[in-house]
Amino acid sequence: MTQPLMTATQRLQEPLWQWLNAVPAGRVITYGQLARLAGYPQQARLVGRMLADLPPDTRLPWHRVVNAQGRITHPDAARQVTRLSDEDIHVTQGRVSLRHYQWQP
DNA sequence: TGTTTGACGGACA
DNA sequence: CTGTCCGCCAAAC
Repeated sequence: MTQPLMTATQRLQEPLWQWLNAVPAGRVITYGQLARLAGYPQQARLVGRMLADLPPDTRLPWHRVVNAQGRITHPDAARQVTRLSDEDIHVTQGRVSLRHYQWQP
């Protein structure tokens, strides 16, 4: 009954939510980093898609996810920047310094 | 069924 | 630094 034919996206979900939930306040993580940690390297795009499907009232720290260049690529950048600022993460020109804020498990 | 799109990433000019 | 190209894969056309 367990479906042997699950899509990568479906199998990516569980570990993805766990790793995302592990990112502490005041730190950020990249899409590709989450994909690798979840066991699906090269699947950064799927991570983005899954985050996009999260319910608006989710408790997961989706705002701590930026791209590999530290840029904010979320559709509602303003909302994300606000949340990052609330955690004392400095955002300039739509971008954060991975050098200073990237989380390393 | 073929093509385009997207909260991406890395290599390269 | 910027822009282009290609790999990646599921959803939307």
